[in-house]
Amino acid sequence: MNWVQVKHAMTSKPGEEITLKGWVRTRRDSKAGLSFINLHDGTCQDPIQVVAPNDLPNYESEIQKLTTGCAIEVEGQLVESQGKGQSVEVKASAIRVVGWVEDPDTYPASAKRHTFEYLREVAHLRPRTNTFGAIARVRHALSMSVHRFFDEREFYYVHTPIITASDAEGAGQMFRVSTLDALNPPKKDDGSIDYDQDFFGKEAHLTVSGQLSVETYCSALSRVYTFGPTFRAENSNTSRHLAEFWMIEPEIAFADLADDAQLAEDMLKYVFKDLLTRRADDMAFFDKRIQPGLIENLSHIVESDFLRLPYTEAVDILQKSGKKFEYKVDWGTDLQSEHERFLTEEHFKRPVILTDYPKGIKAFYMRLNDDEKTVAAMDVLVPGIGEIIGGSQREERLDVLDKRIDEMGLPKDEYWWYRDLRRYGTVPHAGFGLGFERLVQFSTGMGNIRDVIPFPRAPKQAEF
RNA sequence: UCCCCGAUAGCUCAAUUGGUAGAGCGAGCGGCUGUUAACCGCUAGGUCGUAGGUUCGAGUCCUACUCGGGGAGCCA
Repeated sequence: MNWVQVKHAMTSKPGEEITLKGWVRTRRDSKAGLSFINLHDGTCQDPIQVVAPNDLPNYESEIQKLTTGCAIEVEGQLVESQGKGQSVEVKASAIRVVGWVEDPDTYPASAKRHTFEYLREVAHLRPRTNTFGAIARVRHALSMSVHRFFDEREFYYVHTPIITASDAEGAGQMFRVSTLDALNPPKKDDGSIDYDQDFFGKEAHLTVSGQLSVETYCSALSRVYTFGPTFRAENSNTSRHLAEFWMIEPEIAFADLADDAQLAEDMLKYVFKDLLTRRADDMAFFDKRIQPGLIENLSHIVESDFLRLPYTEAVDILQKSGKKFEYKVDWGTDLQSEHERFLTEEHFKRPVILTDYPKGIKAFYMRLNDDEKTVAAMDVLVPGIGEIIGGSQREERLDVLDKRIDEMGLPKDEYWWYRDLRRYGTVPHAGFGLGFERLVQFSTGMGNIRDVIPFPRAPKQAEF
């Protein structure tokens, strides 16, 4: 690694002799006897300008044939730029072509504007564009920031399993994991497939949530989180859903819903603030090209308090709003996207944490409130995306938990180890799930979730 | 899964009431310029998503399918 990254070259002092390696973004020739090459290596938003004089030995044979996407190595001196648009540039003393673009006419990621839909079809080349380079860097920054946030608060990062033999995570359709011959599976006497003969000796699936697993570690290490891939086999075709996505799930012991909501608010503010300073270049790009006002919105969120609002009061506000909704608002039914968006985008114009939902529309593990009608659940709603976090205080009382499992007709024996946590030193605890891609979406202003993950998996979409 | 919209050159889009395809960008060549989404000229490039149907004739109308987009549901 005896060359300089573009981001470091950009901020170095003129006069230094440096070597750069990267890919050509554009080339412009000048009859003054030189060519301008914009070079990027993915380390920052802006490419660096390389000036290639025509006395280089390969000027006509190679340099004038460079097109977008070619990989080159440049030796030269960092100098103050004579032109406008950049403060420094590299006056090349040698340019070596590392890799040509074999047919520039059909190069799929040429230096022009492409639609995001098209770039999704060339997902192996789209990170070379300024938008997807920026997304990759922001994803990294947010990931590190999440880990930093929890580490600073002495949370332990727990690696929960990807494959689960429990069919009881209860958060949606699961992908089956099996080594049985799909064309000729072993059968039982009643004709059903005999999973006793499968790899794990029972049915297995890809996880839809690390929550139940991470609760076990919470009941021992007090403050934990998991951050890993999750899978939902739902036939969801929206700009907010993926079949494979990454989820951040903290779990805190000796805590209630208010503690949980505070943690969620603190975390979001922390990562937004971190992002605005660490990736100022990329955020300026998103603010200018993707969503004007983005930086101001995020800065505002960092400064403002998130509103806490019980579901029952939200229903009241919606019913009295005078706003025409496609779906009627009724206590006891879940709020529709239009309702959530009205609250966070129009009525309060800031993030809203809705709490205490009717028990009938929420999961079995959420703690029953004293009114016995609602549970200690919360959704964090943000403008533009809607629900970004879902969480709850967990039911720590075994008798109440059992009653809820029965009420919902769930298989109690499947939860034996989960129920054990309530039998052996149970404590009030709470946690939430944050969809990482939704966080990236919100942070960048990107409209479609398939554009904020390197290789999106969705119904009928698993190329690459 | 449901509703609506779309699919034409490498990319982004045109094509009047059905009369057998055009532009811009990109690419190639040339010109011009310390250029920077450069600019100017010329050239090449298309069995109009797939399969049927209506018609003398279909990019255009009809049906099915595939894929893409927006919205809804499910949720993160």
